[in-house]
Amino acid sequence: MKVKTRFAPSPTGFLHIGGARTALFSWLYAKKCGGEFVLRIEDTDRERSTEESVQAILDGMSWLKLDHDEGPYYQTQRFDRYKELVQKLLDEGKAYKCYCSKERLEKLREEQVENKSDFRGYDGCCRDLKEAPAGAEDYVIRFCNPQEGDVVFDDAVQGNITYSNSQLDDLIIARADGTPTYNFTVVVDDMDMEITHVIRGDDHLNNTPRQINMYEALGGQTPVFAHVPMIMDEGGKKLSKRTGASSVMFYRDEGYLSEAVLNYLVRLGWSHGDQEVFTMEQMQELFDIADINKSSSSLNISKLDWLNQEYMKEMDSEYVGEQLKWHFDHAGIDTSNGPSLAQIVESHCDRAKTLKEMAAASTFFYQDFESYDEKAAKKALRGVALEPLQEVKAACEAISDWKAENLHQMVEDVCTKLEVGMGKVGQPLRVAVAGSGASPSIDITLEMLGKEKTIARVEKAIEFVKARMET
RNA sequence: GUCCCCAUCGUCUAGAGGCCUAGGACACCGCCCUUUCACGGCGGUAACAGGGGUUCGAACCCCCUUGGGGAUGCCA
Repeated sequence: MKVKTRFAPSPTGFLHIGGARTALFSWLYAKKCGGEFVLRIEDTDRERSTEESVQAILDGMSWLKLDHDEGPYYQTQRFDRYKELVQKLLDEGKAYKCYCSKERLEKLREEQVENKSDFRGYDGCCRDLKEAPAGAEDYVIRFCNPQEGDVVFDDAVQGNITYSNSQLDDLIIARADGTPTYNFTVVVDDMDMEITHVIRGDDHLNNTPRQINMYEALGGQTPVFAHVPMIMDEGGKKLSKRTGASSVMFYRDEGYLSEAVLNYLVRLGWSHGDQEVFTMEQMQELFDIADINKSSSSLNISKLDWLNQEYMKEMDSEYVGEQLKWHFDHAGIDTSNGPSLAQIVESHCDRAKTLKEMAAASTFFYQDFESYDEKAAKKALRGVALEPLQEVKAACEAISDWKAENLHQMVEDVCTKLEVGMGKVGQPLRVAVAGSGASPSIDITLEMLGKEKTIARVEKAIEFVKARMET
């Protein structure tokens, strides 16, 4: 049978980093098996589902390049199908109408807590009702969960799991307004869409026995279940929607390459020996559900930083440059006049962990800066720098072929002429053109900046030094 | 309360009874390289949650404790 996996988020917020990982696992497994990956939007809760969230999820998936072979399906467009199957269960006596009021249910819950009852859930009050009680109008539909025996299943990640049916109550499959609920719709959809492997967060582990009972009631075959552990924040606590790092888009905004994020995520809860860096091809080939860890893992941004830099160094600089442009554009910086983005990537990939940092560190190529980095100016743009800067300016004006090797020679010549070391010339020059003490090697920096801007900035620095000497 | 799941360096993990005086990676700390910032190279600190079993032998198997997570919704 053809392997088919799915990612089925509910559109109640952005694409969560944990969701992204289960999506990645599902996607990888489908690819590995030559199967298909389905995207399904679980929007049965109309109160909380929003159009913006659907878009946010779609955007997140496309940023990660996790493309789907089928879908996106929307559960709100499949209500007829759910109704049909609810009716079928009703007809077969596998589901029933429950007229209990919310108040009664609330009271029941309170009593169970008070009595420290071992069982918490619906008491089956309406299960054997022959007809509607007098005066009762609203009703929900509940599934007749088997009352005896155990549900045993072999989870591909968690291993053998056993639940006692006595612990499971008759869950609601259709609300008073007739709309179906999650636990029912997943089963119907996974059956209809012929999903063979359900890879999802282990917060769904508890739903699985109920769902298996419904598969049986509907005459469907259960898929393989693989419940992957949750992802915790850096402190080992549950990721809240409020922590920025829980949204996939946070990573794009902070300057991570989607490839690095994927590589980071695949190693969270999964491993292949000691290997840390994987190409997409390797991931697809090597990934296996059997190698997923059972325990939850915490986010570690500094490891992502490292991976991101590895990717910035290894990937095609034209490509990385395109991603870098997004950050310049985002910051409102025009990069049309100055070095190519690929040049920036090549000269800065050793100096930045993220694209955002890279953009910040190379903005001076495209924009004049207002002021110098205070510390760097204090150290490098002192009176002793005046003569070297003046010499450099004169030497620059005399260069006709503005190439790194000539510029390197020029700096050396100035050093020789003034009988000083590299630091005495190079560093003031660097601060003069870059505005700070950090940049690629000085010859490359000058070449990329261009003759005109270099001379203008050296002049400006000379004025700065003079002004400073007067005070 | 009850049910289910989990437990190796700070973090991600290797480890499927002897190969483990527990390996790798990130981070951290040294040293080297270096005209800046970095990169790079070399080295170092650092873990089997605790207690009982089983076994000739346990990080690996079993039980208990502790700690974490999840469920117990007319949310998904």
